[in-house]
Amino acid sequence: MNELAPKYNPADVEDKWYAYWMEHKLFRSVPDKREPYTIVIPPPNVTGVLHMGHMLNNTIQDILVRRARMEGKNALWVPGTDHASISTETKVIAKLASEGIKKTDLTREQFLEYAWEWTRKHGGIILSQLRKLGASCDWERTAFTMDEKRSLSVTKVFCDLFDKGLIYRGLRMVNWDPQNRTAISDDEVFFVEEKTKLYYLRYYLADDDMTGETGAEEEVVHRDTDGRRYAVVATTRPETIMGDTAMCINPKDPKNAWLKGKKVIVPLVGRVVPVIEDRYVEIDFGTGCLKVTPAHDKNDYMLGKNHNLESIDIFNEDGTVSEVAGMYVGMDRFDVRKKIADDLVAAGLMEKIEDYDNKIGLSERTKVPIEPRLSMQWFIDMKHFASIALSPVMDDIIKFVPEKYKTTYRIWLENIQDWCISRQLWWGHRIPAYYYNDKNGDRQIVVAETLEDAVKKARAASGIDGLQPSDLEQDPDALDTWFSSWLWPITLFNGILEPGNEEINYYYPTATLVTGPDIIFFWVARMIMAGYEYVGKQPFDNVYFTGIVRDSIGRKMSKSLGNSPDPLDLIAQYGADGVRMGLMLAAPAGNDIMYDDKLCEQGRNFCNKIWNAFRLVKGWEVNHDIAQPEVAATAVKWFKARLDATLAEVNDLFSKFRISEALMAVYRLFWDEFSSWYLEMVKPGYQQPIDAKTYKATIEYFDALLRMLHPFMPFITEELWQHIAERRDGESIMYAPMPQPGDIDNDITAAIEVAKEVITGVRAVRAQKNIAPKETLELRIIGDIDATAKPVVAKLANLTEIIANAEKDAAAASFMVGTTEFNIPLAIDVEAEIARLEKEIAYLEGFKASVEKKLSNERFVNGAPEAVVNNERNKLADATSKIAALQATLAAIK
RNA sequence: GGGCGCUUAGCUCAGCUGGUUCAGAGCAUCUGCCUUACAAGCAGAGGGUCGGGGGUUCGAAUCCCUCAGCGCCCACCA
Repeated sequence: MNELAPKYNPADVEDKWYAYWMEHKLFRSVPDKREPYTIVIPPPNVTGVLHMGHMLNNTIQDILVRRARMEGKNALWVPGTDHASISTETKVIAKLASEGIKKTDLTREQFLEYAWEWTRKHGGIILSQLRKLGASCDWERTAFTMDEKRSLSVTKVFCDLFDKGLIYRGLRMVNWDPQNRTAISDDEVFFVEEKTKLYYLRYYLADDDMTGETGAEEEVVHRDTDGRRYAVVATTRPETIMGDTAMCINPKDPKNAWLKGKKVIVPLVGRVVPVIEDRYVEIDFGTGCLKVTPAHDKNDYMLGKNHNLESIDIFNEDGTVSEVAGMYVGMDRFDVRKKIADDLVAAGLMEKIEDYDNKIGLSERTKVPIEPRLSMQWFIDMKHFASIALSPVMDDIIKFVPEKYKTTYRIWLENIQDWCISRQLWWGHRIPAYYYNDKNGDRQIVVAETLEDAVKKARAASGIDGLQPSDLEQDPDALDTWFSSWLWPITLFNGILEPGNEEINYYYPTATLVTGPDIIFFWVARMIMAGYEYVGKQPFDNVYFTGIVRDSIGRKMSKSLGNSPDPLDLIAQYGADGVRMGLMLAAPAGNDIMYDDKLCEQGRNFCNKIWNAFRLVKGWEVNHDIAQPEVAATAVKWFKARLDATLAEVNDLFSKFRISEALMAVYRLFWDEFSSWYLEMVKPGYQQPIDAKTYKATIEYFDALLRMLHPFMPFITEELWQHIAERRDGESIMYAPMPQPGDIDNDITAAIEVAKEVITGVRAVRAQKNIAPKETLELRIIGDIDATAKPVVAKLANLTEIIANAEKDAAAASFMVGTTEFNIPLAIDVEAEIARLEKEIAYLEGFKASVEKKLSNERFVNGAPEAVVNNERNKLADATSKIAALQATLAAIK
């Protein structure tokens, strides 16, 4: 009867429409008179591949952008990728290693050539995958954090901040990743629980005169069999003893008071170190004695500074023991731990070893335990930035969704640490700092955007006019990846190199940032800082935090668990629209989503429902000569009310970023109200034509529904829209205005709600009595219902006749809607009917009793608002009349 | 150790400025239907004392306290 397949086949349409959209540049945006709506993509790693997290994140962005576009805004979604310094460099090193090439054998230039080659080869895969999802990005604007504009911007900002005194270079305790041989920021360290050992080491007293305790009772003095005294230190890291330069006790610790002012001997090493006192030491932890290794522990470093201790760095960059240590040289730090423990035991210097649950810091990227290490690094002074970034979020100039992340954000800013921005890597933006020797041969530093500028600055500063470029040496370090990311919303519109240009003025601030809460500090907070510093305005008005995509039993999706489906496989299986819908069904903002293929199945099923509803409507033959049936006129009027109500609801939900609920509202409108009720109401008899008026209304409704669905399901809606709308080449549903709600007709809604209940009542009777839907019935109303509802009831319940104000027939099947009783003349099972009625009456009696109790409570009647009390009175009246009706029926049957 | 959040039907969640959206939605389940749009469907049905306990109130899923369990973030107990 018509040429459309009985099932929707996404593969037939998706690529076709994406190509059409591209061909007509429908995602393209340039500044114009319209209100802008801008989203910048959180740039995925350039060499990454699409995972479920990206799917969720980008589906949300696409929904927002497409909706804005249909609301008449100039919608722009800017795509791009991130160079991902550490991650990419790690991958390239691994690739080279597999070819037998070591990074250390290459020059910087050679290595970068390999890295670029790798980037060109794998770069952009993820962007092409996004097209499969239907992402409506303006691809002409595709950016890369290391392309020319972005790189020049990074350099300019570095120089600017340096000149402002907000960037400094200093010797600090940093988190050292011995595998990648680079410093990383505090935020790139994560902690894991590990079962380790707590080693108790003997530190003998130096120059022991075997006397001299203070004599206090609480004092704990250890003596060996020879009577020599020693202190016991508990440590998890015996391998660092070569770096010990003190032992520390709490000045208020009575049990160790005898150690005050003494010197102790570092076990095995033999170094004599002082006992210092500091309140930092916990009296009750271990023995209350702490070994101090200023070069390899943050706190010890702090102690060292306060007590002027020597700092001995005993490790090399790769975590092996250095020459300085004098022992175990060249061994790996963890091998040394085992070895040194054995040696301590052998030397009789190990008091005991206990099991211990320790938290150790790992590098986020390499998963290798970080080594606190003193080194020269570049930092940004964050106090300044924290002060400008807090209030916009707290005052909702930048709105966080969900709001709970405001607290997280505030606490982080209030405890902010300076940001270590230098990385000992090659892949990234090289730090624009240059070193040269001044007249005295002292090392000096200049920071400049170019080598030429650096030479000029160096000449001016040093007074050496003959200084040549070759006399300057650029800092070898690269910048933290996030140093380019934090400028992303600005650099995409060239707002650093060309402040105040047309694009930055038009598109910035962007509308909404969609990202995960895991990078709230790395990225979101820092973009806010950079936004205010460089544009003077917030980078975005809203931040929508997505959840983490988990599997159906709540585990994080990961490669190693193998529980992460390939998004492209899913698209092939369920269609892009089906997958998009599946993800959105379970994705309230900020909640993790429990992903299950069933969700995509539901999405696919919905596509099929839409498809088939369309097939039905498309198959109708229109006859302009027949009048519109009463039932159809009612249906048209009623659905308008439902549509208006849902449009209003969806608008409200979107304003609160409750996107999954908005989708569910449209889903129900389409499936329940439109397909199950409206289409059944207006559907002509088999092979009968439909009147023109109803047909026109139906097409209009279908059009409205497709528009409502388009942001969620772009492909199927575009495919069907071509059949519904008169479309010229180059036009698209994506520019069709989103329908807006009109005044909602509540009367018709109420009338049809009653009709639906009556129809359901009749159908239930059919189900109970095994009466086929085809078989016609007669309905008698003991009373009456709204006249507009009757034709609807007659058609959908397949009735020959509806008789109002009928006599109650005890022998008929009956049901109630509200307080009205309905009879269907049928032979009934008397026993079962009596039982049913009695059960119903018993329930109502109970209900009535509870309401009566409430109403007889004076404090309720006096205390509660009148409306509430009246409502209770109505409930009582309803229950009373229902009971009366049921009892009359019961009596008649008996 | 500190902070934030969660616990409502088998599952995923909404409702939480107390009372007509008050116990809801989708999925799943059960029963009957291959009824010419759709079995990836149609029609009907069942299912929760809103984590436990206590309090405030005429009235609590909703407010307060407390306990239990779960999750996340931050933190320098070696």
